[in-house]
Amino acid sequence: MDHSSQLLKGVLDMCLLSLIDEEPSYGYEMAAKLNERGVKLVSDGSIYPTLSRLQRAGLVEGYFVEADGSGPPRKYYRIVNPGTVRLREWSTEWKDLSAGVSAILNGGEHD
Amino acid sequence: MDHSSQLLKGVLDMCLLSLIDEEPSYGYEMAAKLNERGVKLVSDGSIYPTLSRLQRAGLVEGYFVEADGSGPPRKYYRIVNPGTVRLREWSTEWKDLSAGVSAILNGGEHD
DNA sequence: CCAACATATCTGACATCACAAGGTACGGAA
DNA sequence: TTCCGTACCTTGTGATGTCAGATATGTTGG
Repeated sequence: MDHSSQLLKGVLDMCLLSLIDEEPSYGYEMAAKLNERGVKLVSDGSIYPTLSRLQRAGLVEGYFVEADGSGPPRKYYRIVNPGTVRLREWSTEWKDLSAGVSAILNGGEHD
Repeated sequence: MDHSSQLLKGVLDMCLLSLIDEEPSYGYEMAAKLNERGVKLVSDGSIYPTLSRLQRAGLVEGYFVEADGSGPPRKYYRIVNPGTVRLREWSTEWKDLSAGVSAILNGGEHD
C-alpha cells in the first residue's frame, strides 16, 4: 500500500462528513469532489464502507433518490445533529495534530 | 481505538525521521519529544516497531551507545542519504494532503 | 435484440500500522 | 531485597484503505 493511503486514515471520514455538512450528497459524487479538491487516491471501496460507518454511528442519515439521467438510484446522505458536533471535534483534533506535525517537520531547518 | 490514533497513521514514521534528521536520537527520547511538541498519544509500542521499519527500509542507521547515567544501552539512530530524500518526499505529500483536508474542512463555512 | 458503456452501490480478501499489555534488562535508592 | 526509572522489544487486537469483482440501471450503437 502507498504511504499517501496511510495518511488518509482517520481523515476520510472527516472529509466526507464535512462535504455532507456543506450539502447533502452521495458516494459517487463525493469521490469526484475529493479528487477535485486535492485529496487524491480515494477509491470507491473506501468511500462506501466509510459512509455506512458514519450512518451506523448516527452522524448522518441516508435516503434514496432516483437518478435524473441514467443509472440506479443514488443514496444521498444528510448530516444530523450529532454529526455536526462530531465534525467540530474532529476539526479541532485535526488542527492540533496538523499544527504539531508541521512544527516537527519544520523543526529541522538547516538549509 | 481512538480517532486520533487513526490520524497518526503514516505520520509517525515521518515525524520520527524528521526528529532524527534534526539530530541523532533514540526511541525513549523521541517519544518524549513528540509529546512535548504537541503530537500526543504515542506509546513506545508504536515507536520501536516504526524505528525498526525505518532502519529496514535503509532510511536510518542504528548504533548502540552506553547510557551516561543509569539504564541499558541506548539505540541511537542517524539519518542516511535515502532517508533525507524520502523525508523531502513525505514532507511534500503531507503538505499537499493537509492543505487539501484543511480546504475541505473550511469549505462549509456557514456560521 | 444484444453488447458495450457510464453511472452507482456494495462486498471480501488483504496489507498496514497504532495501541495496550506484557516481557527483558540495567542501575541506583530505600 | 525490593522498588523505581530508564530503555528496548514482541505479541495480539482492531481500525480502515486498497484492489478486484459482483450487482443493477438506462442509454447508445450494431
